[in-house]
Amino acid sequence: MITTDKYNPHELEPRWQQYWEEIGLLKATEGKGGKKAYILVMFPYPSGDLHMGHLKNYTMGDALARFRVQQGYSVLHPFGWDAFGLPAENAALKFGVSPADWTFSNIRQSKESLALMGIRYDWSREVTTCLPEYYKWNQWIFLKMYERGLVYRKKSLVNWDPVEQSVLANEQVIDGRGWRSGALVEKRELEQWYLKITDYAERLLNDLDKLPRWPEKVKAMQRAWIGKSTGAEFDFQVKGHDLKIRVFSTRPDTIFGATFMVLAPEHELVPLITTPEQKAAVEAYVAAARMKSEVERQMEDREKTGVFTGAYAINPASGKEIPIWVADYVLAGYGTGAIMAVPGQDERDWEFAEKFGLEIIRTVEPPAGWQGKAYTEDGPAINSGFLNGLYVEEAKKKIIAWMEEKGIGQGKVNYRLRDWLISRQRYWGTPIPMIHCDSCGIVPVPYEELPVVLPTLKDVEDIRPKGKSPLAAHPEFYECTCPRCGGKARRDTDTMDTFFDSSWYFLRYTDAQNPQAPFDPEKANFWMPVDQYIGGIEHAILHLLYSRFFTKFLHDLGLVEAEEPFEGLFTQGMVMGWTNVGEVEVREGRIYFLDDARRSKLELEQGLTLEEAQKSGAELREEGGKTYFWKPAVMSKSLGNGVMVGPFVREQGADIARVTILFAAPPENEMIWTEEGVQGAWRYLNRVYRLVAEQRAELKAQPELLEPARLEGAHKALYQKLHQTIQKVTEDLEALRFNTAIAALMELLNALNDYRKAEGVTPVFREAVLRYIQMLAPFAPHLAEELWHEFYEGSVFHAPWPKVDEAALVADSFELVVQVNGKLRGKATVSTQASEEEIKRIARTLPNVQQHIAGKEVLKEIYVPGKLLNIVVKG
RNA sequence: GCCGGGAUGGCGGAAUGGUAGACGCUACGGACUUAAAAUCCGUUGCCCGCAAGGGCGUGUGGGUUCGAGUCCCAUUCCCGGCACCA
Repeated sequence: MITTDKYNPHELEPRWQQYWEEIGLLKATEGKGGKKAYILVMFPYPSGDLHMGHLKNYTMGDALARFRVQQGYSVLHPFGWDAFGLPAENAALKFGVSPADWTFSNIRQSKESLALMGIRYDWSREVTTCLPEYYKWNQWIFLKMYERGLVYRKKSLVNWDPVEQSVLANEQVIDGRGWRSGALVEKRELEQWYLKITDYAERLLNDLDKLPRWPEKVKAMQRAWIGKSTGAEFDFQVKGHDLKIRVFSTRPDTIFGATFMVLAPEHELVPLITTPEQKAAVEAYVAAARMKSEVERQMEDREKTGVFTGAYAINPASGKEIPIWVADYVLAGYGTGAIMAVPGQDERDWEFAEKFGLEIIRTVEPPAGWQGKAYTEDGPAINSGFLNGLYVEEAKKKIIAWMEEKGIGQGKVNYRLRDWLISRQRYWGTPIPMIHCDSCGIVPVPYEELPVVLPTLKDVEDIRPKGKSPLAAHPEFYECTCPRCGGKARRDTDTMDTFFDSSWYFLRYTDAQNPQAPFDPEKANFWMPVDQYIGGIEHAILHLLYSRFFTKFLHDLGLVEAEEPFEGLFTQGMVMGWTNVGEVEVREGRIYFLDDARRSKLELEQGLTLEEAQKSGAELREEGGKTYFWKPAVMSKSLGNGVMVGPFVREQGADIARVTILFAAPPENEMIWTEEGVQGAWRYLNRVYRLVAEQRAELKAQPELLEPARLEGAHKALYQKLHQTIQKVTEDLEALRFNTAIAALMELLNALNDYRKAEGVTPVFREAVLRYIQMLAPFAPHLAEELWHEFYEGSVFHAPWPKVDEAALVADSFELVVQVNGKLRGKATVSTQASEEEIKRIARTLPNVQQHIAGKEVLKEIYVPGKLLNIVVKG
């Protein structure tokens, strides 16, 4: 009910939020027949009060979900919390509260912010990963994977984050630093739990082709991460030893040019083959390599280093003796950790050979006049015995057949993807459901004993990271009996990587409260796959790859039909806010920061020129006689540039915030939150409100529009504009183009205002206003609901989405564009019935057209019906 | 270096090979007001012109086409990812 002539969001918004609660809007039910829409936003780490940066993807998801409800779909739009993880532990240590209390208090606050924005979820399906009701099923899945041979324990060099005091997966190390802590990662040799994601490498790679609604960028990143390469694996005999060195190569065809071999420093044969004379040098080199962090190895200008072992291998193709070196440009973790070096065809090997004076033999003929060093392209084989003359592909086939015949090797596919290390030496995570028994070895916890509950640690000090699992200090947790022999045994005290939790939560939503199973396959099959997943690009590899892996595994278990979890993926751009970086001083055209602490934090260089500053989007603002450096930066708690939901909604309104976010820029681009943008949203919604409020008595007095076909003139034009807009808004919403959908609505609003001024309130006006309200609903649901209730009892979301009247799109006249030689020279309004001859005649009556064709020979005329006529003249 | 994406007014950005700049913001002018805010109306790519109109214009250089922001070739720059993976 419109209660005032003034648009008053904070009066009307709570009323409708309560109403939606009462009618159970967006409560998901598995419908029969009809279409389903599973709209999912990436669940967040519960961080407390939310700012507009957090809310962009939730607003997008909510608008899409509401649109699908209006279209009559069965809609699943759930929400939950990725609640395990480090920040809760850190907060616990900082404030002395338990991780659980801190987490649940944050969840409460976040929920309030979401409700204030009118973002609705089916909360009966809420998932919170730190609850035993959820993580029990993490453990269940882990055990199923163990049964299927996808879980194993391995001792190896792992990434150790000295700040987190825990190991990390390869995916979590970026540029040699922990993805969260930013600390330089160290190498430690530890025995840890791994998931065999590599078993799924081929499927994870191939099925990317089945995802047309994923951004190309994300697919490219995953392809690169999986890193498939095809070649061969084969042996080199070590001279004077009964030992073989196995190598992987994508270019087995170049084997005749293998003039030396290189082993990774960690390679197990290094100590066995090193000669006494070289022992000291090799040991020193290996020790030094072990000390170096990933970053150091990458940083050193890639200047090749290495040391000769003193040993020789026999090249099986040429029969030559070739020296075996140790060098850290060969990585222990890839392939076999050893290579045959072919300097003639490999740039890295060339560089190494040049530096250490090793022999270089070309085995592929470079093109005439080749000035370069290693030649890596295609060409005929030379110096290669029975391969001579063959081009690369042919030579590869032949040499692999030869290797297989001789029993020294075979064709082989390698992946860069490594198995997923999931053990973490942390407290706030899912306990790994394994038992170590002195007599039986490793024994899985029986299913009926799940969950292995994470104990509540009373003393905050107990969870402080100490380099080993906090649970290892708690006998009441780890002491147990072996399920197999009944003897004394010890629980595994590590917890799971939290990415395990988020790898299947979207399946739990389909049946969130099931106490018997992770989910009911029937329910999962109704909702899966997710039709639209919305989240940040930062998860392009980690979360999205792991989720695909889990879905395939659960598919293989027969629990879900879908083999891919996310049919459509949308990566939204970030929300930026204007940020005061600090006080500056301008001297001689350069900007100097006065506050060094703040400067280093944002890594802004001193002595920036004004042009540089401007180019980077920064601004200098004067305030109280001082100059400050402002620039847009990603909204975040630490920068203090976040526009907080609570205060904003109380002062301005939720619908205004929603329209500001959705209209400011295409959703995949970053947007800058500005006061001007908010003003624009306010003005727009206010104009919509007044359009209805000021005319409400007259609008209600209008009869329903019954015969659109009989409309003429301005009435017909408005009706046509309405249906063009319905078409545009519908298409744009399907494709998540919220900005252009809103622009189309603004256009229609302008048309409505113009029409009313000229024609007054009429049945077609009433019709257009009602459809308008419906189309506004996904974006500004509170206002739309308010206006709708002026006319109807039920919710606007339960009224069927407006349908395009195709007949209305057919106009009876159009604006003919007349070009001469492709240049616009005139326009005329003509009937759609007009014949081509008539059109050509009318075009020639336009004075400006006459002027440009006068006295010239017409070569041809291009006529595009309903659009344009291009008269081509000579000269 | 390789891969992905991009370059359009003062700004965010629109444009199935067919009127470039929709929509919004900013700025300017006007109305209302004692005044301001809010609101409403108008102008707003650049150049020439009193005007009618004309010329130029989508990073740059070519090409295809009656017609190119859009397609093709080359090139520059920007953003993002990967980077000794044999």
